[in-house]
Amino acid sequence: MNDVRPIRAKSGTNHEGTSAHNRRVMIDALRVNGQLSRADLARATWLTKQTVSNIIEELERDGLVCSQEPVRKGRGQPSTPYRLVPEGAFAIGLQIDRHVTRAVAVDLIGSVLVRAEAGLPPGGPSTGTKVILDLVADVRSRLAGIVQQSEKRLVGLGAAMPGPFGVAGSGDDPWMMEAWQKFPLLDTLTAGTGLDVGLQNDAAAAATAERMVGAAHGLDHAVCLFVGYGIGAGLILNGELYCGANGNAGEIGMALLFADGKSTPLEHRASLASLYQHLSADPADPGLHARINDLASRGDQSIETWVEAAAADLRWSIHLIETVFDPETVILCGSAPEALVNRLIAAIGPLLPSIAERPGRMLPRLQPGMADPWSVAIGAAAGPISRAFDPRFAAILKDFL
Amino acid sequence: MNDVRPIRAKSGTNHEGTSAHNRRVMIDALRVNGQLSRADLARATWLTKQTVSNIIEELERDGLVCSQEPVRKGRGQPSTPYRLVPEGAFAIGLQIDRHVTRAVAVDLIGSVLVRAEAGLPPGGPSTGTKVILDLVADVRSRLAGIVQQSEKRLVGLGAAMPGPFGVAGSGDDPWMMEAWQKFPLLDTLTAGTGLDVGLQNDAAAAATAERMVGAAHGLDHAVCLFVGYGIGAGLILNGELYCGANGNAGEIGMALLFADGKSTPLEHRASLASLYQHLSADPADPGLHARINDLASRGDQSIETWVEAAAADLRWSIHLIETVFDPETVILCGSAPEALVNRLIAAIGPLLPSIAERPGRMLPRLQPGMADPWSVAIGAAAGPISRAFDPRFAAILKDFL
DNA sequence: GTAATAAGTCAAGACAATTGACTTAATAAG
DNA sequence: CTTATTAAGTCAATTGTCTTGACTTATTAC
Repeated sequence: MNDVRPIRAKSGTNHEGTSAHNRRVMIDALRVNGQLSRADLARATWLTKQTVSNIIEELERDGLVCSQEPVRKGRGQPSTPYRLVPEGAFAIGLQIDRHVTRAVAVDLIGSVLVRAEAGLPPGGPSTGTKVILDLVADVRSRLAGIVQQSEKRLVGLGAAMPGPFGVAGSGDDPWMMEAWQKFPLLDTLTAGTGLDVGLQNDAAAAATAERMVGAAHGLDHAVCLFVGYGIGAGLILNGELYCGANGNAGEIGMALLFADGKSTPLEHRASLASLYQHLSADPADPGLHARINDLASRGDQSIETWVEAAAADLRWSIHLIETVFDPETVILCGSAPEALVNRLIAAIGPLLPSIAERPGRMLPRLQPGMADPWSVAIGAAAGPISRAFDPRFAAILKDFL
Repeated sequence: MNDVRPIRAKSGTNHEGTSAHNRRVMIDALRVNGQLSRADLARATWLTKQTVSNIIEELERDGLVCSQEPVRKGRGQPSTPYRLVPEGAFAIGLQIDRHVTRAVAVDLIGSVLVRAEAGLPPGGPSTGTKVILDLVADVRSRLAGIVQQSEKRLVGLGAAMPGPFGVAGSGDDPWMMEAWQKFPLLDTLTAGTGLDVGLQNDAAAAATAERMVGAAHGLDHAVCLFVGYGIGAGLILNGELYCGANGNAGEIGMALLFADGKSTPLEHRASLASLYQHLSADPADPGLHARINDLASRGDQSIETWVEAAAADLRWSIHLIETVFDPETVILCGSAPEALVNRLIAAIGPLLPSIAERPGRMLPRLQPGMADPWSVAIGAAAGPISRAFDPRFAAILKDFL
């Protein structure tokens, strides 16, 4: 008699959802356009002048926006432009990588205020958790020393680490990433910091960073091909990060390529891991990054061999991404040394023909992303900020949070 | 002095957006769950009983929902379940294929009420437009003869044809599809029918159909791998059809495969077009569909050869889809004869290992979709219905329509 | 100097969800 | 059989947020 099957339905919304959405739309418009007057905002958002005025007033009270000097532009009363206040909100970003962890404090417009780094001891979560929590606490206290009311304006902690999540592991894992992937990191960080914690994979974090301050700024459809120790794609679809049903969308490094009669994951052919193997280098070596940068800029032959092979695979990956996602642009980013990235981009071109070749294109098909080893940590921090301030469907719903 | 760069911003929302969203949420909940009482709806949507009552009353007045017999379930006043009224809304779906065009009239729950088919004469749009408009007019008048107020309840016309759109063509195109793809079909259909017209590629239409009445019913993350004359993927992401920046997302048939030292699009290896070529058959032959079905069910050797090769490519495609989209399930659909689809599905298994292999999976990784040659036309009709009644971010915004 | 134009405010109004008390109708318990 | 309990659903008043239209202010064009 009683129905066991649970009812599946989407959440409704109400006035608060409306208001929250409109606030986010204002913030987004200011982020993308730099500065706008109330009248500009009203025209751009289809809201009335009065509504915009009310919301801007509220945002100003909350310390998220501030006015600039009025500007005269032709007839009529001069307009007062508004812009985002960087110190209106902060977030902490945390990158957990194989042998290192990094934490940053980032403000509303994506500027990095504090950086901290620590080596991750072998042993995975059992020994690493303390290192991480200490690092976060360090960043947090240093932030408090730099800006006013940092704790009150801290919207959350974003963590980023290599994916995939929740999948049966492969077994060969010298860096304990599998242990980290299975570890209840979210709960541990929430309990250890008292903050609102989010988790994404490193490619997604890189994409979030590119959208906030990089090449994907203001774009609604962009894919970041992330070449790091592994390979992944961070997907910006319809203006939001897309994570798939289980948070693993974009794990393109696990795509199998068939060549010479055997199948190999892309990740084993074109990632930094494959380069390290090619060079018989130790990934834990702290000087490796600089050495590879040096070799790449000198056009070293052993690097070149790898670059040629990797570029072919990446060229194909970009073609595939264009074909299945139809983005406005593809952004090549990662934790590789800058000289290597430049060599790779040069070697990748010309791109394979694809549906991205269309008349009237405005953006390049392929663009370089941030060449900053900290970009994943920055993107991790951008996660909570985006969640708190960007317009998104989920944020209008009553079941949001 | 004057700013040439246009202001980019997302649209705000207001009460109407809220109300429209909540109406859509109700309809969606009833579609997914079959029937629900007002109290059920209130719990599932996080809205109050009163709000749900008001909206349901309005939907009932509009003829979109109706009440069922009250049911007693334990203590308390019996609940009155509501369900969707199929004849509450209709849409016309139009499939434009290489040598045939089909039109259907579909109701709110996806039932087909009228079907019509016509051959497309050679010559592309210049001669085909009249055939198509006549076909639509025929379906429309027959619909008017079957149900009351069909014109008033007609929400739009959806068209589906092979993609991609807006891309420089390949040249070798015996079926004039390139001419169709460049033709201003939307304007022509709007002018010729006076209806609200939408356009999508055939894979997207198939996915829309699967979501309304097929294997993707109620799923928010599903990919339909469509094997027809070409190959494409219809993407259901976050509960909505994803089209990409230019409406070409999912055109996986154009993905290049590298084998034997040369690159070939997937479409040239595993589509029906490749089968026709393999069999030296004429695609315009009206008896071909039945003949292939017959051959496939008898295990004919020439078919088997193709099936084995195609299955290998499709197995890889499914693996790739799982890897980049992380869907809840992949649905294999298309316009292939049923016996061939069954042979293909059998030959595809077992699937390649991927991130889709996770503990606690509920749905099969691969499911067969509708084996109906009309499914693309049905999906085309499902487009306008989805646009009018499904919850979606765009529908709350002031710039919707 | 005056008209035109544009930014922005004020106060009243409209719309849609919320709230809390109430009614209705069933089962469970004594 | 009577009464308490539970759940569905309604009523009327309230609240929150956007909209409307008139108004004020500040500037340029003629």
